[in-house]
Parts: sequence; structure tokens; C-alpha cells
Amino acid sequence: MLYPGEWSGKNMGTNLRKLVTPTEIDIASLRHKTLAVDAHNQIYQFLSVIRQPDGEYLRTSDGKVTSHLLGLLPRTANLLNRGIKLAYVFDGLPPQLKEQTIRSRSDRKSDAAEKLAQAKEAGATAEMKKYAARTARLTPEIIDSSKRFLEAIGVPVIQAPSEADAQTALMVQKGGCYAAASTDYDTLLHGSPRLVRRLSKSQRATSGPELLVLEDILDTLGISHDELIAIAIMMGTDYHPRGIRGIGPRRGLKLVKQNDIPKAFDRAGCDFDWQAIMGLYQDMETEEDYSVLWEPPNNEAIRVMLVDEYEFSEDTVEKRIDELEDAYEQFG
DNA sequence: CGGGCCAA
DNA sequence: TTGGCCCGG
Repeated sequence: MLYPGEWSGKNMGTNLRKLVTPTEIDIASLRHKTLAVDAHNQIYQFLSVIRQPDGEYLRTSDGKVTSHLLGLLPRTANLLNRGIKLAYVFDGLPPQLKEQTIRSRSDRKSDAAEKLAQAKEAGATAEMKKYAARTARLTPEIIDSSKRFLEAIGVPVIQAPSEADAQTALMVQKGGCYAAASTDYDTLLHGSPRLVRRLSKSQRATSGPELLVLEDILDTLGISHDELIAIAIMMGTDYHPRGIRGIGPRRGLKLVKQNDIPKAFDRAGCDFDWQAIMGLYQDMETEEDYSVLWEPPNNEAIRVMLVDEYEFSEDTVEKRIDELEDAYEQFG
């Protein structure tokens, strides 16, 4: 079964790491700001990591997956409690050009599922965990229950017509949100002025959240936004994963600085339709009519969903409801 | 992942 | 207080 937009932890998005310079920030500096969270990105992480020792998801007695909700509940309650407003942006239909990436991710998941089965037979615990994480899939049930949960706690849910990264970029550009929150860099290619990464590890001293400012990145590199997109396309994106052979950040940067964009692609030996890909970053379909308004938590809806339907312990749920109420009263 | 518990 | 470990459904 192939799911639209199939997610993968590895080989996802564009690897701009070697081109960007992050700034460590204090989580307190995000207070009263709204972050546009890449929902699929975050849910995928929960599905990868929140597992039983045998690699299986956590589920209700009748088999509904709960791993994602088990991740979302403390996560959202915690961030809201710190005065950080959230808006979750969900992917819509992926562009045609993403087909190849989606198929290869799906194939890799099937491979991982086989290896997981083998590891289970061999009783290799560490292997089980490793391969199980790679089999994570955002099924329609997982997406729907995530949206329903977020709506119950009062967090805005925005449905992107196509890629969430493009929608997110629009929301940051228009000023409704301060930054995008994601582990990958693609929203910068779609033109988001700011990106926050590693929000999750915010409580640890080791690696706090980092902020990337598009304008600063472009200034530092001495290039335009289109030129950054061009380099990314050369290095490989979801819309053409291989990119151009032999082109990494170093050569890509040199090429766009010494040539205009068409010539840079020509010199690099590009043999695919780079302009179509560039068009996806410059002009993807987005929804202009959205709200990022934080609403009060609907406690009864939260209880019904989490306790009755998803078999969460009453204590856990009541504790988080208290946090959510506090958060809304303080910062909403 | 994030929380809670406990040992050092 | 800090950190390692287990648990959550």
C-alpha cells in the first residue's frame, strides 16, 4: 500500500546542512510566537521512535495505533505551556514529480519490514528497533486522529493543498507565524524567512533549538534565493533525488556564483528539467484562507478521545488537560 | 519522544 | 540535582 506523500526519516528533503549556519536560541525567545509545525515530519518521528521493545507500535486493545498521540500529547502541552503558539500544517497531494521519491521510500519500507521480520525471528532486539523505525507510515487513520486531537486541544490545523513546506513558507511570509518548525530544510527553499529546528531537544543543555534565517543564509553565501534553490536542485531534492552527479554544496555554490542560473545548470551537465523543479519551489499551490488562532482546549472532547477511544490513563490525560488550560489562560 | 522513578 | 532506565496503550 502506497500512501500519498510517503514519509521517510532518511533521505528526506534536501540536505542543505553544509550551506547553512544555524544560530542556537533559547526556547524562551519563542514565547508568544507562533510556529508553523510540519505535521507529517513530527508525526513520523513519533511513529519511528515510540515503540514497544519488539518494534511494534503502541496500540489500543482493538489495534488502533496510539504512538503518535502518545508523542503529541506531552509535546504540544509542553510547548504551549512555555507560551509557544503552534499551528500544525498537514501535507496535501504531492506534486507529480515526487512520485519517484515516494515509490523508493515505499520500497525501502518494504525492505525494512522484511528485515524486521528476520530480526524478530532471530530475537535481535537492537535490530528490531532499528528496522521497525524505518517501517513507520502515516496512514489515513493516523493523520485523521492527529488532526482530531489537535483540534480538541485548540491548536489550529491547516490543510495544505500540496506540500506543507510551501504552505508553511507562506504562513511565515505573511506574518501569521514567526517560523516554520521542522527537521528538514525544504521550507527555506519554498521561501520561509525563518526555520526552527531541534525544538524537541529544547530541554537538554547539549543541543538546544536552532534558528535559521533565510536572509542571513543568503547574505552569508552571497547568493539569491533562486540561486540557493538551484544549488539544492543540483545536489538533489525530493523532486529529483539524484541531482547532478558530482555536484555537492561546494561546486554548486561556485557554479551559481560564476554563472547565471541556466548557464550554471548547463555547465554542471544537467540532463533533466530543472526549471520544472524550480517552479515547484517558487510557485507551489498554497491556501491563503487559513487561521492560526489558538482556541481553548475542549476538555470533554480530549477525554472522550484519549481516555474512552484510545485507552489513555485518566491520570495522564487529566494532568495534561490542566497544563493545557493553564497555558491557554496564560498565553492564549 | 517525554515523564516519572530511583539510585548515586 | 543528575542521569540511567522503564513505561506509555
